[in-house]
Amino acid sequence: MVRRPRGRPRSFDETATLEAALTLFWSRGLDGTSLDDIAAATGVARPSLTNAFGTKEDLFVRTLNRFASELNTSFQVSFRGDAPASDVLRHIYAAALDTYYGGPDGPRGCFAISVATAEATTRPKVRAALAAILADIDDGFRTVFEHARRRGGLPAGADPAARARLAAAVLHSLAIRARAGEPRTELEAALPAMIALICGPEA
Amino acid sequence: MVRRPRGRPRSFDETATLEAALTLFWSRGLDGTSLDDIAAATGVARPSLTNAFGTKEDLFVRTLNRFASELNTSFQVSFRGDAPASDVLRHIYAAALDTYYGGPDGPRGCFAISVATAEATTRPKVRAALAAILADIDDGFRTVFEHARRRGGLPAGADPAARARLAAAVLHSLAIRARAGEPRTELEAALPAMIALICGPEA
DNA sequence: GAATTTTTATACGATGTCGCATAAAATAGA
DNA sequence: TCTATTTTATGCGACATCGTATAAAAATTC
Repeated sequence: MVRRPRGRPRSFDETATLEAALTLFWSRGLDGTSLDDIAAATGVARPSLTNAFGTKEDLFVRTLNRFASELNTSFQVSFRGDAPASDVLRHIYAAALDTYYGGPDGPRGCFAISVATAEATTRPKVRAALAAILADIDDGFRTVFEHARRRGGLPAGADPAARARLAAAVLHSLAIRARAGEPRTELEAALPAMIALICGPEA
Repeated sequence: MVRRPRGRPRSFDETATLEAALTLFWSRGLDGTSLDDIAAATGVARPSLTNAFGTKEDLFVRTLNRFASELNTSFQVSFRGDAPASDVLRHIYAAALDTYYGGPDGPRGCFAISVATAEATTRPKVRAALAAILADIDDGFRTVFEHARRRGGLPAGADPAARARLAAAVLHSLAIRARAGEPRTELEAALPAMIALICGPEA
């Protein structure tokens, strides 16, 4: 029941264009990526980009929000299950590493943590979107540990919020280390012991 | 007994200029800061800057190395002492927060973690310098926990490296959260429980 | 004092980038 | 078919930025 809009229809796929812009921004940053770069990568002329998405900063924020929704769908699978906290963390970190090391131009880290954060000081819209993403991650981890405590997987006196922030900190750290060039094998080797510490006395 | 060099002497203080460039880069990033901005902020003409420091990327790397050395002198004080690990962490994080929230234009996070990381994908020199900084931080934390174990502050079976990476992860996380706009009071409130988990006797 | 060396100041050129303006193309509605 | 509406394509203009070239200035060495 989607009525076609009035005028000439779009000749390009909005989603694919956003995805291409995300890839470029992710590797080269906001200022390192020109609208001409995106136009060349997508085949969409620059005026069409600005017509559809507004300024370059607007486009960047849209790619960030798109990234956030993809992240959410990826994480919610792990967050919602009944698995022990240590399993959840293991899955989340494995998925994160796939993303952090999966770029076309070598390791790139996390788009939000490693790229958007840099723009947060000067661009309030970016900062707001980033803050929302970080809060969502925190919430996800917190529910994991609250469930664990309720199920008896954690001592009654355990502080789920503190463990959640620790789990999130590890995620942040993985993003930074990946982009800084630390080999993936190193990170993978260090993770089990860290997970055990976060998930408490029995894990 | 420092012989003055041959030609016309510098009319500007190299250290002060680097410091000013660091402040600008820190808030606005590499691409967000023009050489004209730095020239205006320091009173040094642009050709003098390039003459003294090379390209803008060279200058950025020098400010990064300068930041690293300041960081080292700041941290070594805490790393070298005999205090319990939890005290060391508390002092380190407090000092870090002072820096992360101490910028002239609102919270700015960590220059290495929040700014240089963004450039690491496209600029190998930046990546190398950043990797060295992260490794130094890891080494510092590791010695802290190795000392603690040797002194009996940790169980004999404890893994100092894992705890060190956890402590570093919290530092990384603080930098990101600060730049993302999370209030300092929130971070300070969450820290004690996290420190207790990292330094705790379990596992 | 003269020559040499390095820094400084002014200025130019080349380049990249953005935003917009204008006209053509494509589609829905009348 | 004709009109209205939206997107597309080409191109222009303004602007910022970097690097460097050139000449003047300031200091040391001979």
